[in-house]
Amino acid sequence: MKLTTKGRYGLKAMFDLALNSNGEPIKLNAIGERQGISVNYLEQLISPLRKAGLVKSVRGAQGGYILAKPASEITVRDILVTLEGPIVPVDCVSEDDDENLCTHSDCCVSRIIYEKIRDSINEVVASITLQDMIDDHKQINATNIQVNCKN
Amino acid sequence: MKLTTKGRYGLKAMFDLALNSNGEPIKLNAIGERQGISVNYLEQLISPLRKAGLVKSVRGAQGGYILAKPASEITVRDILVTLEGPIVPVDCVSEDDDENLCTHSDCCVSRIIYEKIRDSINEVVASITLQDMIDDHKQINATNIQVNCKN
DNA sequence: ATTAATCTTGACAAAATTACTCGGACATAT
DNA sequence: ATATGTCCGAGTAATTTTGTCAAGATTAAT
Ligand code: FES
Ligand code: FES
Repeated sequence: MKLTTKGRYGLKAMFDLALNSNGEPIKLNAIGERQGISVNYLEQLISPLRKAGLVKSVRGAQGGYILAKPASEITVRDILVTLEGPIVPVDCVSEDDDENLCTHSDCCVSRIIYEKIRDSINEVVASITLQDMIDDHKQINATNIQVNCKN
Repeated sequence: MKLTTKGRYGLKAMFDLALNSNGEPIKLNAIGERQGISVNYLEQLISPLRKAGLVKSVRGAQGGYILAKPASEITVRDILVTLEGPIVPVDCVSEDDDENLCTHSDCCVSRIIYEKIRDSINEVVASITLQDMIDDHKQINATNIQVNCKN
């Protein structure tokens, strides 16, 4: 039941992008330095985020990335689902994916539990936006840009 | 954010044990056949469950396992924590384990999210007991013993 | 036009974790 | 004694994670 570095670093990167956005595109280099993530790895994370329509890229010199939508319209769930796939404790309760369904799913007592876990997690992460994180950050600490957090 | 087979099979096994308990000890062999889990692997799962005080073993011929407590006093959380460790999305929010704490945990916006995820999952699984699963099962299907569910 | 900066893509690989299997020791009912 | 179970630790194949790397495409600045 752990998130992988994809989800965690991706969330950090998106938060960094939201926090430092001033109209100009932000380089992966800058994000990587602030958040302690290698640019090489960031490239791998930002690509699906772009394809999911969460960020826009500006190519060429002085290029970079900007949020594709207001921070208040990007949820933590959007980011995690993009980078980790459906947020489910077992594959057979993923809504998208009928392929992993079990044969006796209609009379499975475990399934009831897994659906509850799935729903509770998804409710939490869908209720938090990048703007919420920014608000939290401003309230907690005006200067620090969370560099020494590994996750 | 997936459970491993340890947690899933362990839950199945404990449910099987609770459902089929009639005072006599139940062999891993029987559980394995009903739930489609190899006895070899089951041995590995039942061992920590015994050490955690959730089941009692009866060694020797005609031996087996019985629940150490009433089904109504064993939660899904007990089982999952025993087999998977602390239920947390990232190590730094595990209560037991101060070792994985981040250096700036006091001003980390991600942490707030991870704590919420942690709490919501733990609330769900702590609120469900083996007895609840049995009740669900009896209501859904009186005969079937969920054999073809992989999880 | 050239150059330098930056994104884009796909391949590759080391490390860690998962998901088991196996062999043998031990305990007990018959 | 023997058959039937649990108990324990080692070992291992497969998978996933966590990155690195190189070559190419695009564009701003000069
Ligand atoms: S575990 Fe998939 S439905 Fe039972
Ligand atoms: S991620 Fe561990 S506290 Fe910030």
